[in-house]
Amino acid sequence: MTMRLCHAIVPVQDYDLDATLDSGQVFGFRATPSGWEGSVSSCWMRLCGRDQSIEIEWMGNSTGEAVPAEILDFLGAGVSLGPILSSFPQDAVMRRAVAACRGLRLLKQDPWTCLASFILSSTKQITQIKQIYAALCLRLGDRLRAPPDAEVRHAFPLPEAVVRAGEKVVRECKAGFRAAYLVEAARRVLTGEFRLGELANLPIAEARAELMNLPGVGPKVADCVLLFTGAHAEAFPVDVWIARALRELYFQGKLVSLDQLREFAARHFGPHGGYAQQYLFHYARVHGMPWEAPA
DNA sequence: TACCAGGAGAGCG
DNA sequence: CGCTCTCATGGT
Repeated sequence: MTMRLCHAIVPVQDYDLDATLDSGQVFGFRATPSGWEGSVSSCWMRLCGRDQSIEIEWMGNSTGEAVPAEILDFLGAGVSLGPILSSFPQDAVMRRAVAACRGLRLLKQDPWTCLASFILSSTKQITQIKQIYAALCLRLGDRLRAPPDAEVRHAFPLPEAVVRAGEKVVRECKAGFRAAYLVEAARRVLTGEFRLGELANLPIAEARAELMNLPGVGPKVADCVLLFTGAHAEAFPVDVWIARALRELYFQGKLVSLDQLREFAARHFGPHGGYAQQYLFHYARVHGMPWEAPA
C-alpha cells in the first residue's frame, strides 16, 4: 500500500508554534523552508504556525483522513492557555514574561524520547543537543515514512537500538560522558526494570525519586521529564538560566542554593509551575540576563 | 583564545 | 550535609 501526504488545518488559540518548537523542550524539530519537520512515535510530520491555526502535514493512507491522535496529543491543540496563565502569581516578573511571548506552549512528549533527550542535555547548549539528537537519529533511528522532499527522515532511536549500539557508538554521536548514562537508562527501560509509563500515576515526589535512580538523571533532568511528558504540571526544572533569573528577580541577586530555589518555586508558582518556568526560561534566554525592570 | 553550556556523580571535610 | 572537581565537546 502506498502512503500519501495528508494535510489539515487545525484551529488553535494563543498558540505560538515557532516559539514553542524553538524553546528548548524538544530537540528533534528542524525548521525547513516548508515548515517544522519532526516526528512522534514513528509518525513523520511537518507543521506551520498560522494566525489562528496550525497547518499539519503527515503520511496517511488516504486523503481526507483525520489528523493522527498522536500529533494532536503532542501539540495539545485543544488545551486552553487562559486558565493556565491566570494561575500564575500576579507579580511584575510573570506579567512581563507572559507579555513577551503569549502563546508559548508546553508539548506532550513521548517519555523515552524525552528522558533520553534530557540525559543528553546535561552541560550542553541547545544547538549541541540538537546535533547529538540528530546524529543518533541518523545512525540508529528507524526510517520514517516521509515525502521525497523531507529533510527529517529518521525517528529517535528506541531503547532497544541504543542498547544494541552500545556506549562506543553513542559516543561517536558526540554524546561524550553522557553515552554510558543513556545506554544504561535504555537498558532499564527496555527490560522493564524502569517503568516510564507509571510516572504520571505516582505522586510527584515519588516519580521524581524513581527517575533520579537512573544514571545521569538528577533533579533538573527529572523535572524536565515529569513536565515535558505531561506527567506532572507543577514540576519546575531549575537550570542555570532559571537559577540566574530567580536569584536576580526574586532574591536581589543573592547566592541562593539550587535546593532553596526549587523550594521557593514549588511554593510560589502554583499548580502550573512548569508552564511558569517555561515562560521565565524563554524570557531569560531571549532577553538575556540581567533583565531590567521597565521604567 | 577563553569561557560556558537547559548537570550529575563522586570525593572531600 | 555542602562544597569542589571532573566528565566531553563544540558554540560563541
